[in-house]
Amino acid sequence: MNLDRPVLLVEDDEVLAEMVQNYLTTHGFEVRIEGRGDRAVERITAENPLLVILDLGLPGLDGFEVCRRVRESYNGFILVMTAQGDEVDEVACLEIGADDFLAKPVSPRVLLAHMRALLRRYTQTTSSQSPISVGDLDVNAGCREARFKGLVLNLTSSEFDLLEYLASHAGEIVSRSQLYEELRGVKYDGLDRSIDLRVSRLRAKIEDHPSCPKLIKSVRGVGYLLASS
Amino acid sequence: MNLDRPVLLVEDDEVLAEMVQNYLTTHGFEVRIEGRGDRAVERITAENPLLVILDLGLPGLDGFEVCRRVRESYNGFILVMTAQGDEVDEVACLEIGADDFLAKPVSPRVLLAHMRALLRRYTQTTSSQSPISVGDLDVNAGCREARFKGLVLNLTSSEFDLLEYLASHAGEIVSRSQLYEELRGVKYDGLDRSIDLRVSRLRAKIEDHPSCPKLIKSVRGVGYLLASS
DNA sequence: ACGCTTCGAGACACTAGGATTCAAAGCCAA
DNA sequence: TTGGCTTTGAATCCTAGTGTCTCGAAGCGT
Repeated sequence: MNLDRPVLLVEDDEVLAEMVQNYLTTHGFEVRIEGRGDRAVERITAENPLLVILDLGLPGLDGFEVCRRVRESYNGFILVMTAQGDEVDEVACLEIGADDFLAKPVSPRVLLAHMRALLRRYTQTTSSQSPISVGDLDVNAGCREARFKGLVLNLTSSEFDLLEYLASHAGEIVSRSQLYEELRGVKYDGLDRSIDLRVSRLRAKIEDHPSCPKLIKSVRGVGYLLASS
Repeated sequence: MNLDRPVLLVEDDEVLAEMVQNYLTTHGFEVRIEGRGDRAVERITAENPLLVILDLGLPGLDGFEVCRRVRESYNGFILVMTAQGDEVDEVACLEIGADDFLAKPVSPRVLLAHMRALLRRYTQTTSSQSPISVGDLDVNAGCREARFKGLVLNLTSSEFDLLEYLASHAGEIVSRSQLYEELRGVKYDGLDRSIDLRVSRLRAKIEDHPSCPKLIKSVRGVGYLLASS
């Protein structure tokens, strides 16, 4: 989850701040600490952190005011974390632009989970899905295109879904149950053969392209496996 | 994106549900109520609400499981609101994809503030007039003009809307339900074909321009996808 | 070798989606 | 307003994708 930019922890209790910093650092964040509200405004503007964890009770300038001042120019996330949290504060903070509000004491795990929840959407939109590459096979979910030795495979929708799933589990045995759940959203009843048929059709298209050793292997009594090399 | 989409309140306590519904309705939301977990999964998939407020203790299927099941296909916001909220629940919900977590009792004002905080970024990012660029395609909402390889596409209004929506979700599979909700503001009845027709016309105009690999792909049984690369 | 199970493959039927046609609704200028 | 043009959705036909059925071949244990 390390996203280049640091997290700024604005907190005047040094012991707490260092504890949080340690915890987040072990989970892949770069955490910088700032104890004063007025300095925090400057640093947020200057350093443009990924996310700000903001205490309300601060020397220099209170957290509420910090939030209000930076919100217009700062586009990252602001997570307010405070002891003096009554309902009015909470609503006010959120309304002036905080993205989340946690009342102290906050367990580090909970804080981390909230941070990840905020950042999740951010990373979703900015990091495009990475194409899967297995041996001579490339599967690109973003454009629903699969290639074998560089040549585009003209797959149907269900064939692509199957190949994508197998490729994302290359080298693993994938059970029929898994395939039914994943591709058709139903439980495997032990009798249905439609997945077998898909595999058969998919194989035909891949092996259409010449000189291809068996890429998709059957595992009798279990399911299938896409050879990982 | 369309902010007129409803909010789905998944809560089995009818008195509480109606109270929340009333409060949110007076603040401009359309709120639908669902009391059962299993039905909630279906409705979220079918109705594609803007935001889901999800109780954990539900008949049929618990809220945790509801969240897990819809998260992959549902792109809106999930706000978990529960009485049985210990730290483990909170972390678990956020990790499987909830966007926020509130422990009951929740004041309506606080709930509303959290909802707005979630939706704020959503409206910022999606209604921004910044032009979208995907591969050889440029879609400029500000002047309602789309270009392919630099050449202006002479699109009608509905074709542009479609392309803009697809482009803003490039690389994602967009369901027919989504398209109906978004482009026509109605629920998809499973029969209507007008969106297919729009896609067909749009494709014709894009592929008019020479040498274009299939840009808009069909995903059988689901919807369409604009290739992201 | 014999049966039993599992898998592959062909034939067929059903269905989702593409293409075409046509009519209704908007739009604009005269 | 009228008349012509464009846009849009409904109805229709048709192709291609997908699952069921069936049978035969290949594994596997006895």
